Amino acid sequence: MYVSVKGEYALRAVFDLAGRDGSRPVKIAEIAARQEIPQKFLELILAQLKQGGFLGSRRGADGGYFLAKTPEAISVGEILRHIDGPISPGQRLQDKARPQDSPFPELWDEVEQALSNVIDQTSFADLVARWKEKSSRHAANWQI
Amino acid sequence: MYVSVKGEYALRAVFDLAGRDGSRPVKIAEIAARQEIPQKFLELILAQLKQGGFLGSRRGADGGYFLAKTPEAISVGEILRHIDGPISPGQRLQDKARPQDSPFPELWDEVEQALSNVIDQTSFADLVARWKEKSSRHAANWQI
DNA sequence: CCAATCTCTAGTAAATTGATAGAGATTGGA
DNA sequence: TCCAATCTCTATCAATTTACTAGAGATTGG
Repeated sequence: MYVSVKGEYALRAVFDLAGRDGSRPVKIAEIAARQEIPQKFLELILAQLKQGGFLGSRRGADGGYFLAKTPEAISVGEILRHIDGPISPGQRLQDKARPQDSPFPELWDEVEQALSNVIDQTSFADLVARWKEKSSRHAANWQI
Repeated sequence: MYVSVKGEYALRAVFDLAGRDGSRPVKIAEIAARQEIPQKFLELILAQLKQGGFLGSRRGADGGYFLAKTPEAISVGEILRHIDGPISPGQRLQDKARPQDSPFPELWDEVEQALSNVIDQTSFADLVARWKEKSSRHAANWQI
């Protein structure tokens, strides 16, 4: 699976929004600072995520971005496919490898299935929950 | 998982060799013709596969390439990693995403594991076997 | 010795990646 | 009503990677 830097920025941005309460929009500059993403680049990414139906936005003073769905309803796979395109080799290469007596299309199907079981089954609610879990464990360790 | 065209050519070339009896070397030109790979490009790929210990070669008249191990002992994953480099996002991106309170490294581990279960468990002997299976099923269908 | 073959080093056009720049549109509040 | 803050849109760009191509050199078998 190829994940570009842009794809990872997109995941981090959505994760950032999923971790806020969502009652009001979050500014690009805030996300950029927290997630250490070049702001101008992030602007393009957020626009693309909005166009994909994952985010909403408001302009002007007190504007910003927010999730267009609940964190439960957004999966890692959706974001990655929207930003980086096809995730497994099958779709990218199928036009070139014509001979149908080749074992590779089936292999790519297996790969696709295995990947999907991870990225399409993981929502941003899951990510936030895991991350909170981990933070609290770290805090506990600090107490000892 | 990103698989370049070069990576796919490498898989097809090894598969081609795994499907021959191995008693004598196969010429680059033969593989290129059978697998529809640009010959000069294939030369570079085969040299790289040899340098990786997967293939052996002989020069001169009646020269060519051959597997350096049995088809059972070569996995799809080995070839892909050798030609295309790291297969899952974790290794590519880890230096950039520093904050350790991020849920992504764990996710990339899951992805790596899921991918590995497919590509590192599939040998070229498996691929040849499946392909023979499929060919015979097609032949059977033609009879009816 | 010669023809067939692998080998080695360069080069290269096109696409992609990871940005940056700057002007425009909208909104909330003084 | 204005203004400041913010998102939005279009353009541009340097660096890298990808998928090749070219051509001379090294080996081998007959």
